[in-house]
Amino acid sequence: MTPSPPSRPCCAPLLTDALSNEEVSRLAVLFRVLGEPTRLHLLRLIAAQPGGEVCACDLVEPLGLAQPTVSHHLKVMYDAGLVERDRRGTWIYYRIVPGAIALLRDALT
Amino acid sequence: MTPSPPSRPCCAPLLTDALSNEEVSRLAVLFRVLGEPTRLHLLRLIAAQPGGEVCACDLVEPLGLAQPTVSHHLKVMYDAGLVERDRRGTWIYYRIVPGAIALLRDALT
DNA sequence: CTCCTATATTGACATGCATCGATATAGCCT
DNA sequence: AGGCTATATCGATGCATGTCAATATAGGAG
Repeated sequence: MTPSPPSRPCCAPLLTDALSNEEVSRLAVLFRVLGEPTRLHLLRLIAAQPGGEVCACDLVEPLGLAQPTVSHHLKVMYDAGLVERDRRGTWIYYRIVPGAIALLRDALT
Repeated sequence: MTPSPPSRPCCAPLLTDALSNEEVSRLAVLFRVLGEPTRLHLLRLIAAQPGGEVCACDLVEPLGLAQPTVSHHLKVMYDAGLVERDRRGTWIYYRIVPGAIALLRDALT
């Protein structure tokens, strides 16, 4: 998997530079992931942890949703490259990918 | 209804501190507006104009979509407070609302 | 090996939404 | 008035997606 364009890491500023259709699509995917209140809550819960990571088991109850639903949203965020996971025994810990948020923020410059 | 459940105080840097459910929903609405490639293209087209505004008639052809489709997306962006419009005779000019993008960028800090 | 817990996946359902053609509205011009 | 252009709205259609119960998978503990 080497979809990275040679020119830039991901995306240049959205409103100023010339972006390829793939860059626009990639940005849209990331923004759409954030375009769900449930996933925004998830992101905030993960970011809120002191160590920057949180066990998936601690995400179900605060959201008030079924476990498969939470798992689904975590997968969406994982597939989008927004979070990374780390299995430690029975539990799986999620972290926000460093720079993923900054990438979006830079696109809005 | 008490909005904020401060069970997990958590770190504030990523998506700001304690947000009410309404604030999270509002952010999600804005992100979802950007979560469509067509609307991202529209935003870039509007931002690319020298005067910062563009006639709606100049947005249909570059997108390659039907006129009602473009009008629909412009309405979505307008309802979300992302763009403002200004009728000038037969034509309607769209501008990006000042600070709308910055608001989202600040939310990602 | 057998339970138990944690997480993911599947299948189904309902809702949301992007898109279009057809039509309506609005404003200019002659 | 009538005709023309620009834009919005309506109605329909097909696809994407959020949600859940049920089930599968994975790993630890006894």
